Amino acid sequence: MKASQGVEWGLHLCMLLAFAEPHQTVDATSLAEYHELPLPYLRKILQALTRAGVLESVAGPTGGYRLARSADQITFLDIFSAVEGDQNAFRCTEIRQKGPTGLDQKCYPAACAIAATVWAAEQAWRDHLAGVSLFDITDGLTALAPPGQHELAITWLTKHTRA
Amino acid sequence: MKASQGVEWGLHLCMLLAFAEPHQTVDATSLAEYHELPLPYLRKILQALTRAGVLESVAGPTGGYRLARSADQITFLDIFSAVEGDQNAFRCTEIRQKGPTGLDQKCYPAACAIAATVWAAEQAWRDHLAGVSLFDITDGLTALAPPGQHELAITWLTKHTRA
DNA sequence: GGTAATGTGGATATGATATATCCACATTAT
DNA sequence: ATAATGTGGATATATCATATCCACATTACC
Ligand code: SF4
Ligand code: SF4
Repeated sequence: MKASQGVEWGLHLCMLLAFAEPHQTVDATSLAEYHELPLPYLRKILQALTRAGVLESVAGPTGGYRLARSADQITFLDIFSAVEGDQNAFRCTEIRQKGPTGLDQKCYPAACAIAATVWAAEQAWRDHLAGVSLFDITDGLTALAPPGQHELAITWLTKHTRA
Repeated sequence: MKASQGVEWGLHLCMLLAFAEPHQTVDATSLAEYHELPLPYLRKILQALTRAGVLESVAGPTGGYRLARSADQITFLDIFSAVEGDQNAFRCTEIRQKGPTGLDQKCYPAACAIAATVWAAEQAWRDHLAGVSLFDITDGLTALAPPGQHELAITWLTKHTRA
């Protein structure tokens, strides 16, 4: 089981944008350079985040991306779902209905105990991700002493944000 | 993010074997027929479960597979890890070290807060899977009235188990 | 001891999916 | 009008899951 690479990208992108001033945007080219990511594919991730309502896009010469709402209102689950979709990792193919002991389909009104257990575990995982917001992380970073990498990020932002 | 098909197979295989008497074995061909699965690939799953110590294999004409320990000692996590491996779903490629604000590698002694958060969520998922054993499921099934599909499974087992 | 039935492991083929790229078009500041 | 940007679709490539095959080891039975 593997999460797509775009999840890491999405989390970092949103973290960076969380340090920018509200309403200011950063264009895709600058974001790609910041993380040394392939621009064409990065655009796909940005579009997915926009469609999911995590980011806002602004077209035009001074356009770019910004958070769609405040950092404390964006959870890790929001970003994960935006990039990965919200399908369950465990997909049931109903093999219990196959083979010599298979019964008619109407005998299976609900998910079995096996699937219920695995899906409950996935829910526990989602609950954990939903409990952490971008603000929780940025707040933890800025509280650290001495100043770390995020200071460099903020300095970089002053040169790549637009009104 | 998708879990491999083999997880569903592995869970069902172990569930079925949990209904068999201890020490009795079921051969791979019968297991494949029971679930209508492709025999050659099913063997791979069985071998993975054996390597992981979930199943025991017996060679020879009356050989086959059986649980390596009692059903209450085999958790869903055991089966999942056996089939999927124990790598994290979220893989960090350290993109924070890249780009204009990247620092020397020795500046990153530990995982960042982003990775720590995601991995903690995965741990919550594992904890849940580790909390459910095969016995928990079979016990729940046999307690149900009226008798369900597992009765058919037990009958089938009487014809396909070996000493 | 010979034979047949079974499991094991490696190599390999196939298919699905993630990753990456490109292009025609819509939007908007200047 | 122009240029810079984001959007969406189509497509190529790489990677991995799925599926298959074969030579060999093990063991019950004759
Ligand atoms: S019995 Fe459960 S796990 Fe198996 S195929 Fe049906 S729903 Fe899925
Ligand atoms: S900052 Fe965190 S998530 Fe990003 S690459 Fe480093 S460890 Fe991974």
